[in-house]
Amino acid sequence: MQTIEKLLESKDIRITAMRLLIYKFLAEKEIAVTLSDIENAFEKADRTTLYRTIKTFEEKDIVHQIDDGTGITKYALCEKGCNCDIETDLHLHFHCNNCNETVCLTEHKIPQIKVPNGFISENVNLVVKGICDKCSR
Amino acid sequence: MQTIEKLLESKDIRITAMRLLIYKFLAEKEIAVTLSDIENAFEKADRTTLYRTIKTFEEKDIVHQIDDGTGITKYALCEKGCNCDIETDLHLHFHCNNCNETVCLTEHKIPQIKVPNGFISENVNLVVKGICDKCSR
DNA sequence: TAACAAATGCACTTCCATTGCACTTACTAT
DNA sequence: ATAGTAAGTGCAATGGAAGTGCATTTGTTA
Repeated sequence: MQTIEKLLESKDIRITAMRLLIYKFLAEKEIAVTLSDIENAFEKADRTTLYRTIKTFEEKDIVHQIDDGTGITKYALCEKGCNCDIETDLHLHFHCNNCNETVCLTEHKIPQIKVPNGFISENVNLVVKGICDKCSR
Repeated sequence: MQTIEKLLESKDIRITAMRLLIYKFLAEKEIAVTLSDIENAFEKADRTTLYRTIKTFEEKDIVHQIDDGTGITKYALCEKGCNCDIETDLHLHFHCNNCNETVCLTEHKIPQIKVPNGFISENVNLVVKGICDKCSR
């Protein structure tokens, strides 16, 4: 049995052709993708299916949602080092103002952020914007 | 002449009744507001006007946009300490998961974030989510 | 294989953001 | 002061993304 199938099974997700395809698509991409990106990649499939598949993946901590400030939600596979269900383990995201791509910088952890007295921090969203390594060359 | 009028003038913004009212509304609020919030506050005025007023304020660095992850853009007045046109001077925002309000923590500067080689950081968006001081009491 | 549960596809709705155009208001130069 | 112009405002409409209801299909289990 393929690794992807094992993974899905371990997360209590039923294996379907669609889900395998979407997983592969996400795995190939090194950048975070929007729903439209997936939609364009699978023109035969219905938007709703893709939408709900991503939501399922998200619930089961297979992908995480990224809010890079473009106003459009993006998604990326959680990698080995990514425990995005655990509050304290959050990596940062980098959004390139030139090519408009967003990447996960998994190995770059977010530093401890101090908040004023009375505030309780549960979660941190950190997006750095600028020029990515491809565009800066 | 009023302070607000002086401020608008100094930023090359024409003084109109609407703009003064919107500015005052923003100044009174201590939290970031959505377009709908403003809309509800000024039911006589048209949404478009409010929208464009905010856009104007934004361009002239009178308000800054906040993306707190709710999916709806919020706006807040730039304060004295806020030079949001200057890349390096960015404060963080706190979004309360309980009351759903977002506040600017102007005095809390964002620590220097390291990015990998080849990446050029221009801008940082940092939103901490949790429970605010009002709700944690 | 029958029965049930989950996944998919289609149609529709909602909400926010944005634009075009007509009309009104404010500034500028005579 | 006033005519002319530029900018601001209001109305209507559009577009895009997110989300929902329901019928149909597919998959799982007894």
